[in-house]
Amino acid sequence: MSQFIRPLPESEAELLSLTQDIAGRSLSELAQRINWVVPPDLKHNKGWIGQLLECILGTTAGNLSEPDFQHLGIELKTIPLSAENKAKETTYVCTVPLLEHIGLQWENSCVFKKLQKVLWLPIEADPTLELGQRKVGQGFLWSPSEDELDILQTDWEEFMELISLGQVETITAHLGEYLQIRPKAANASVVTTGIGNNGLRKQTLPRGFYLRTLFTNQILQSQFVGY
DNA sequence: TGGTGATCATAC
DNA sequence: GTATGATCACCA
Repeated sequence: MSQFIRPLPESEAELLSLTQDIAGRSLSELAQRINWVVPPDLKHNKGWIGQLLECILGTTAGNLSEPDFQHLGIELKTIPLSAENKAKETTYVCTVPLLEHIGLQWENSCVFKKLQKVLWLPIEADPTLELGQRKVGQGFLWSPSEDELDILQTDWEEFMELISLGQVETITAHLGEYLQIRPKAANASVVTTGIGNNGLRKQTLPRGFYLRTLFTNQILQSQFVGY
């Protein structure tokens, strides 16, 4: 094969064309293009698939807090599919602001910004399939509908209210219709500064916003309805 | 058995 | 510690 040249899609159409090109290809085939070794499993390489596809499609944001395709305002998200073609895992969105969020409006939130335009890339994740044999599915661009935005906003405002009242510790992953808040850290001993129940600063576990599989499955179904 | 809480890798 | 990328693993 010829040398792999990292693409830098300049338009949405170009990105969609690249997405079309990788649909149906296996992870080992894509890894080979850029001389990456397929790990035996994801246990110690949880972000491997996401990073592989970022490199294959030519994202530019690195670990900046910006959309993966900065100039296109598009965020890339892989989504692991079970054997029944349903989302296996929740989707991480961004870190929950626990302190510097006073007066923050929904429209200025990281959740709202991240979800403006997403390139969803379904990936086979049936555990009986060897990692390298798993195939990339049909990627598609998505933006939340008005109804979806309403529910996301309601969830977000409920969470931020609790946080500003110093109730972070009472938030469990059971709360929220589309969004949920769960720990987002290397381990349970990591701390960041938040607001305690006395209104004073308090060290607490960093948390992240995640999209429930209920919601991502809804997105998948609306995309592939009648397909 | 699936969802919640916990965890893994890496760059800076 | 923060950010990026997520999946693991246990228990209700």
